[in-house]
Amino acid sequence: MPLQLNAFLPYQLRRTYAAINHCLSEVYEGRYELTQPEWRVMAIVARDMEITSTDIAAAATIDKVAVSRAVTRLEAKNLVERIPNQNDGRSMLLTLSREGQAIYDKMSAELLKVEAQLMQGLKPEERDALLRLLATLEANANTIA
Amino acid sequence: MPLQLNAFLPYQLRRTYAAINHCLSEVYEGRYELTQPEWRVMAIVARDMEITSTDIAAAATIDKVAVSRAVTRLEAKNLVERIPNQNDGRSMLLTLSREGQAIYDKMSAELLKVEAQLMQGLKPEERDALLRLLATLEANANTIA
DNA sequence: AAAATTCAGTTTCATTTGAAACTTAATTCA
DNA sequence: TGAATTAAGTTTCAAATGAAACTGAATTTT
Repeated sequence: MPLQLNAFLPYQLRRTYAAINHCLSEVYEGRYELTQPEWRVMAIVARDMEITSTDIAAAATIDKVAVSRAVTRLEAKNLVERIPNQNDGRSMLLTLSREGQAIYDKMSAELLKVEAQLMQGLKPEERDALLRLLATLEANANTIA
Repeated sequence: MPLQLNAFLPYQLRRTYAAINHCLSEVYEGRYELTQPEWRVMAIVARDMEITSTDIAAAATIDKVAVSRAVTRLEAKNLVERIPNQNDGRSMLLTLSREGQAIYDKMSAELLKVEAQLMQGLKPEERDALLRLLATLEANANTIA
């Protein structure tokens, strides 16, 4: 059977990803003047305080060059701080600054509201199923590649 | 409640999208030497023969500049053809060439196999639910933004 | 119907991106 | 321990991207 684009999962996934990202970017870019890599790095640092750039890159699936540049800019804006890593002189441990934490708290509350709007009409079990199915696909993809 | 990154839908969506795209790109890029915009343009043209660049851009959510460049390259490779549009001298109608159709048929069969691997372990009703939920999110996103 | 406006698609140019080279530090091997 | 290798993060440079200007055609306005 030929490829039916409308029923082809990667096609729908991309459409949905693009649409959702557009909504989120109005917050992190429009209101907080952060690039996508900057916001993503902040989110990882907020979750895993004292993390290295390499681990951020792995967690956020961002190129290490992009992480390096995002961290440089975030530090220039005083949103993240670099602490020397006692265990490894090559890397630094990153944390949110006080200001960075405050901004992240405000911004993430807004992003959660957007998420809630996006999921309007979904039952809690549908929401759970969606996350679970996406995680399964990701796991499958990582075993293939 | 603060943002829990692991349960935050856009985070999971992006991870899944990145992982899936990586798998697909091994086919369209690795084996067929097409860029992502090129493969996406071909997919739309294969579905909607005699379509204009503007309509491709809308259907694939690609920037019109990217469509223009993809079409130029696809034409240079003799995969798509431009037919003058009788109704509108500004635009051209695009179709797959004979060779383009043949390559698309082969490539899309391979991409369908990858999709099947990605969805290993999903029941048919889970697969349907996933597509439906993604479409709902897309629709919600488009009403918000 | 002539002028003004809008639209399709391309080109230009400034910015973003990412692969490869580089720097410095840690680890492995001899 | 000293040389060779691997790893973290940055810099460089070439390619990809996208916003704005542009070209020529269609549509709208007067």
